[in-house]
Amino acid sequence: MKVEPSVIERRVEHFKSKAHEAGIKLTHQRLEIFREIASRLDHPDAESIYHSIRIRIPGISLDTVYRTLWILYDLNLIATYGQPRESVHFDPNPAPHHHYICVRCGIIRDLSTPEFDEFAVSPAASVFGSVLAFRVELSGLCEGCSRASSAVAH
Amino acid sequence: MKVEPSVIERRVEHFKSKAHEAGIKLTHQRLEIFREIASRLDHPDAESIYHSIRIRIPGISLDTVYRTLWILYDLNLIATYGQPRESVHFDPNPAPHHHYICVRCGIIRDLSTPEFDEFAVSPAASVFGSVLAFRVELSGLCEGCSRASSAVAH
DNA sequence: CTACATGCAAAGGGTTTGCACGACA
DNA sequence: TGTCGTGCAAACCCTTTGCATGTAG
Repeated sequence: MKVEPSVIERRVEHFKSKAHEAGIKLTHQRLEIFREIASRLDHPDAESIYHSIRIRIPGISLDTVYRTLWILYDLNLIATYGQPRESVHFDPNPAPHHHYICVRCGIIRDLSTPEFDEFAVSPAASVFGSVLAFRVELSGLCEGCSRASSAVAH
Repeated sequence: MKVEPSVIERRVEHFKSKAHEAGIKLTHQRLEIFREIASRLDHPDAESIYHSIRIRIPGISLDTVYRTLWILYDLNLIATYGQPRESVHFDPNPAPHHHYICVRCGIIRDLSTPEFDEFAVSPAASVFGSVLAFRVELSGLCEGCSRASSAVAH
């Protein structure tokens, strides 16, 4: 299972036009970093991309990889899985459950919604392997932050 | 919305018996750290707990908070939200979608399961505020790792 | 009394930044 | 040619660890 070369090239062309639009220079490094992530089905971290790129551009530095990935993120060409520099949060409840997170204040609250659990056995899920756990994470503006916003609006 | 004092005390007693069982010493610091996390509905990080505890135990150090939290985790008294020291993973697909993660090798793959979309309109979800986005994360043993395990078994 | 827990400070690992040099447009 | 990007090294932040002292059992 690999990404089709034609798909990769289409993505690269998309990057080129987006970069042009944004006034971002198309350096050799940026093109290779984009080509690398566009051709992968896993979700690599910066270090993994760095090692792959080094084969083609031996002198490249890790910080250029980071800088480029955040540029691609800002251009909405890639997404992130996991937040940068986030500390571990501890949950008083050790039983499996789901969460609600406020996009503004970051508060995390427990969600007890048993109806989610029936989706754990979804056949689509087992494409890649066995399913041992299942987490749903909802995000939005919490009531407190929502009130704060509307107060400002007055 | 707060945790009932009786619930907190029941949890503290549970901790005491678990600690005794495990041969873990019940220090003042450990009891206060446990009481703090047991009485909270949010999911604090170590620093947040540290600041609350310092009011009661001014001389406590942050590393004791960390060490205690991981002990509580090992005793299955608390859980974590987010993994410790995990690096950011970059996702070539910027559109909202879901993920499958292998618990052994850590590979992350995209899941396209439209049936998950009804979670967004679940009434249980809006208890805390508006729902703007949601993520489903399935985890298990991927096919590759599963094959590797059964090979060892022969 | 003795093993284990604590506090301190320093190290670790992933990520970011300041600066001078280098290269795209 | 001028501005922006790169590589290098050092800084940063959260977290962990080594070590001497303190304390629960």
